[in-house]
Amino acid sequence: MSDVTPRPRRSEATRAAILAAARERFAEDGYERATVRAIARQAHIDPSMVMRYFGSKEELFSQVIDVKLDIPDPDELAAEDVGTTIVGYFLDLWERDNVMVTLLRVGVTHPAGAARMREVFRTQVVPAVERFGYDPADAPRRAMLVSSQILGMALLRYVLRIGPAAEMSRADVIAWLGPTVERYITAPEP
Amino acid sequence: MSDVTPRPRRSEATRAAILAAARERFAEDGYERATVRAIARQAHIDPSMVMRYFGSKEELFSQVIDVKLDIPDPDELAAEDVGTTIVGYFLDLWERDNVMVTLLRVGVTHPAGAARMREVFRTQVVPAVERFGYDPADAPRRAMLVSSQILGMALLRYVLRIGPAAEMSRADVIAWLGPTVERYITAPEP
DNA sequence: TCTCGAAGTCAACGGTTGTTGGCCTACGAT
DNA sequence: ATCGTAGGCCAACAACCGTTGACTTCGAGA
Repeated sequence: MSDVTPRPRRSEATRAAILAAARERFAEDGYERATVRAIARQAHIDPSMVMRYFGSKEELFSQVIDVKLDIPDPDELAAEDVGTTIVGYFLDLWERDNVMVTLLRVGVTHPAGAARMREVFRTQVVPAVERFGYDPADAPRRAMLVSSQILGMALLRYVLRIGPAAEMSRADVIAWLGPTVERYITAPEP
Repeated sequence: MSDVTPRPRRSEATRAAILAAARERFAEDGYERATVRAIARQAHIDPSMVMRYFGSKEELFSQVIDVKLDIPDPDELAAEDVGTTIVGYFLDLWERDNVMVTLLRVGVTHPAGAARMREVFRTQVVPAVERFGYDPADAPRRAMLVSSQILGMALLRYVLRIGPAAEMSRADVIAWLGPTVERYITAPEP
């Protein structure tokens, strides 16, 4: 029976509630301490519902960290603003929701999280840097250098929340990191 | 075997064995997955011995991450080599043993680890940057900028072990990151 | 109105965790 | 040779974990 009119599917509401609760718990506590029971309690449902909707904790997690970076293309920005634009874009990405925090927090301790981080780097960051075309053959190394600066700042600012990192204004972060990122992308071999 | 020492104190051996095993398990698996049983198994002793010697898992961990950075003073290095010297020093620090890997891996997911990271930053990194004296009042911000670049590289290279980061030669890392760190320490406000 | 399947609840399973206390054993001092 | 004691092992505890299956509730189509 292929009925075009969708069933009431009132389950969609609770499914979304579970996902939202899982996102917050994974982001805040990491994989191990974000228990199925804690996620269920926050979503106001029974722990068994989590299994019913997502099969297992591992599968639920893999849906939580499904991330699309959507790094802007070089032709969408002025050539002299490469660094500052990239830094500003990533600040937005980290502040929009807690997916990146989750990815970093879990990626450091859980094998599946680490694998996902490597995959994101290989399939999204490296190709984005390649598109800039300053030195395509060396894109992996330049992508890694950019990632190291961005991830390091995000670690201090959004995960560890160390004073000076959390309090620094957005404009100052961009002003300091922009030239660094620009050099990593555009400078010839040092 | 002629024991000249007054007390055999044969417990010192197993105490050291427990500490060594704990260092490796915490560094590799993080706080939650480094179970007391796994540590005991690797040290070839009974899990109850861990409690006898260290009281609790939490206390054992706090002894594992007792870290002294010993950042070199500015008068020990040429003024024009500030950046490259600092980067080289930290590469050694991260490769000497796994204490820094442990601190980062646990600091991201466990509250006690995060607190220790903040403490190390405040009591060791900031004063070290202050000693350089380029802009003492702004030392916390400059220390944070340097830390972001060092920690980001260490994260990719020693924790996540992402290809291009792990394969890059020591000389290349220093050549790329050195100027960045130098600018964060010595440059006037951007 | 009756029926039926989906949505949700409840209690329990087996396994693992940190932690504890009782027991055994070996050895230095007497 | 004996004794006291510290080092080490064993078994068990309560708590918590992810996961499962049976039971109840409820709304929509006949």
